[in-house]
Amino acid sequence: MTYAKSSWAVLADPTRRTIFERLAAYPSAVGELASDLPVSRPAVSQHLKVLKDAGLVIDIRAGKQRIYHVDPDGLAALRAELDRFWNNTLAAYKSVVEQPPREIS
Amino acid sequence: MTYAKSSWAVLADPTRRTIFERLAAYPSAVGELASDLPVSRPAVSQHLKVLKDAGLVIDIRAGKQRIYHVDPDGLAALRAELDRFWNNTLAAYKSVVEQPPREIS
DNA sequence: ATAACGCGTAAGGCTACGCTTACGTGTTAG
DNA sequence: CTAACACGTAAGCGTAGCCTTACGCGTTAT
Repeated sequence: MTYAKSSWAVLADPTRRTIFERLAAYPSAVGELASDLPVSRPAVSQHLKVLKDAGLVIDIRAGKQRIYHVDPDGLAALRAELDRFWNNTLAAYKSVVEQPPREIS
Repeated sequence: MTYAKSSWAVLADPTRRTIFERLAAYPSAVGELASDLPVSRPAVSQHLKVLKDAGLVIDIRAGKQRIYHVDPDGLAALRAELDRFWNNTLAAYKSVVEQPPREIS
């Protein structure tokens, strides 16, 4: 069993990454997402399952539909993970990576 | 043909990510890396090839050895890619992701 | 020249992954 | 009650990914 894959692995797939970015923009139903993607609806469902297992999204029933939202906690965890990686990577690299991180909110 | 895979895909593999973080800490030869990892030396070579193709590392011959370094340009590009993703994702998400980004250097 | 070292690469195997089609379930509409 | 809708999930397939072993090439040492 694939137990708890890393954020990197979850977002490695382009389709899944697109879905996630889109959900961040505005919550959507499955079919709605699928209609704008080059894959079938079940494929989208499967991607959503991976994202959900990773704690990145939440689903809320709305009648027949199922609206998927980005999970704020998961988003924060992702941020923490990226920060950790970035800090570790740049630990001994006080060099010319100018770009100061942008403001968040 | 695997043409130009994303930074996410490149860093999705744990072993490869470890190698990259370690090279950021200090440049190393292939065998040196392999001796600290649970995989064979050829496996490390293959990971390094992926990292090199992604522009994340550079190799410099030093006698019999081949020292791998992190490519500063690639590092900056990675930073840009992560920033882009993060900005896109948080575009319509001015919410409670408190954690202000840490300082870099 | 010969041997030993460090490495890249080819070949093959195994598993994980992403996709499709088919089907089952819960919900709203008529 | 029945039909239609939106969705999840199982089953199966093809491919990509990561690993190993085997081999070949350039470099340094004897």
